[in-house]
Amino acid sequence: MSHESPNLAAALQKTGLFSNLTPSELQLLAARTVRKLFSAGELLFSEGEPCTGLHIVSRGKVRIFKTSMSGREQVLAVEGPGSSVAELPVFDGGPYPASVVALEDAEIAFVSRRDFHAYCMEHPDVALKVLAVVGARLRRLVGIIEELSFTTIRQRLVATLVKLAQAEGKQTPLGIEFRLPDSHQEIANQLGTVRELISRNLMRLQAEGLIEVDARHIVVKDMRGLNALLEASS
Amino acid sequence: MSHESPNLAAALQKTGLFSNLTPSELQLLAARTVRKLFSAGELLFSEGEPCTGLHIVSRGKVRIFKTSMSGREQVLAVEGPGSSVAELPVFDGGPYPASVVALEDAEIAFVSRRDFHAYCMEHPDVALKVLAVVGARLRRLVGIIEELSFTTIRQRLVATLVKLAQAEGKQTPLGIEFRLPDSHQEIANQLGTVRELISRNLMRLQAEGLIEVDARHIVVKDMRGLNALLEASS
DNA sequence: TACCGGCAGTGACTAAAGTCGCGCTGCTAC
DNA sequence: GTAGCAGCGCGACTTTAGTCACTGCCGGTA
Repeated sequence: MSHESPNLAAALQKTGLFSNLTPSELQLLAARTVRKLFSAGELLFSEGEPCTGLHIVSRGKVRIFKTSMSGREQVLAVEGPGSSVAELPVFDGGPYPASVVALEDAEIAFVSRRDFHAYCMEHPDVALKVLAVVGARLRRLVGIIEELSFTTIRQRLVATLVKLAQAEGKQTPLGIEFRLPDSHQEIANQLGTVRELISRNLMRLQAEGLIEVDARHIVVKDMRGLNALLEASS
Repeated sequence: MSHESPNLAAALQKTGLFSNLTPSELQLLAARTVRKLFSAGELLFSEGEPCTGLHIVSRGKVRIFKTSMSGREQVLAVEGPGSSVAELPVFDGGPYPASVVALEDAEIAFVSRRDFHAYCMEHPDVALKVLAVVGARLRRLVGIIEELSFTTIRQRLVATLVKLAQAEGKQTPLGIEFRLPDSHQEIANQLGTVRELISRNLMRLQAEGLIEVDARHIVVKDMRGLNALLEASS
């Protein structure tokens, strides 16, 4: 699974964590990393396993999630190239708090706990960078908690539709058009619910004239109306 | 609000974050901290405000929470003496992600963002300690997400009863006895729900013969039965 | 072409969560 | 004392979430 690294240092530099290291420092770190390849659907590690080191996504996408006994999943984050995964358990010594799976074929740079630890002691600014990254992660988790505890599934769904429309929607005479990037099942996992509710709520929004649904193709007909749903009673 | 510090350095040492600093280092840090006093119910800061620095609880208890537009609250953590609050926004520069209020009269040691930042650059081991503390916090947040998304309120309530029974319950001929530490309203906030459901669920557990309720006095009559509820279908 | 597997829509139902309103208690301040 | 207030119990109801079972669509493949 591990490979020669044609340009591992360059890949590392793009990660944000290491963006302001000197080339020689990068080289040093690169020497300590192992490149791993995962195919779509393969687990990087599972919740509860002891933490062995830091993972950095250099290609592909991974999903961080928890699974319930009854088989439901709750997605905590989806990370793409340049993101690090499991920065935290590396430091507190505990097991991984969640599982991580490759969504597409992915390439991961791996640094062992011990090496990364040592590296942070020598480079306090890297430690601070890690803290900043972790800060962002914590904010996202708090955001998820807020959603789970204060909003309905309908509102969460509307929120993701609005986000998608803004991110990748195209303005047309009919409204803002875009395609759902994932299956209903996957969306349900991200919102912490089940497939059926996604289906039903989409249909309900259509019935109310706010959107138009055709399989994964969505047309937002009343953006104002959608946003109104987000304000109300949340 | 700020005071002379009879022994601020000693207080700092108890915080875990700074437990392995030398006395002179502590002295240096203590020189940079400000002591603040808050009375019960007073806000340390509110969600969304820019982050000014690190807060360390040296006496009393504080509650970290989010508020919804409709007035509901979700407690993220309750911290006692020795805990730090807002370690994270200090580093990523963003605003506070949640509000913090003093539950009892409390004494807080405050270090400004800039000072703490500088201190971490000079003492990489402190930065790593911060990471470990933050790791624990992140685990708790993930735990909350897991609860919110996979369990019913009934199960969450049973879980807290079991925890309380183990922590401060007394074995008597009738069962394990203890007192609820908070009002129903506060318990509801911690579980992310409303007062009535706490009341109802307690009554229901009583009706099922698992516990005996008399105001805040609880007697667990069937611990085995309670634990069974936690296993099932979560 | 026929079959199969993944995905989506839907009806019927149950259970859980949340809302509203009211009444009771016990405490504390005046 | 008693007026006021916070905490709690509870009934009646609505809304939201989740479950189960089934149907249909489409694309790949034997």
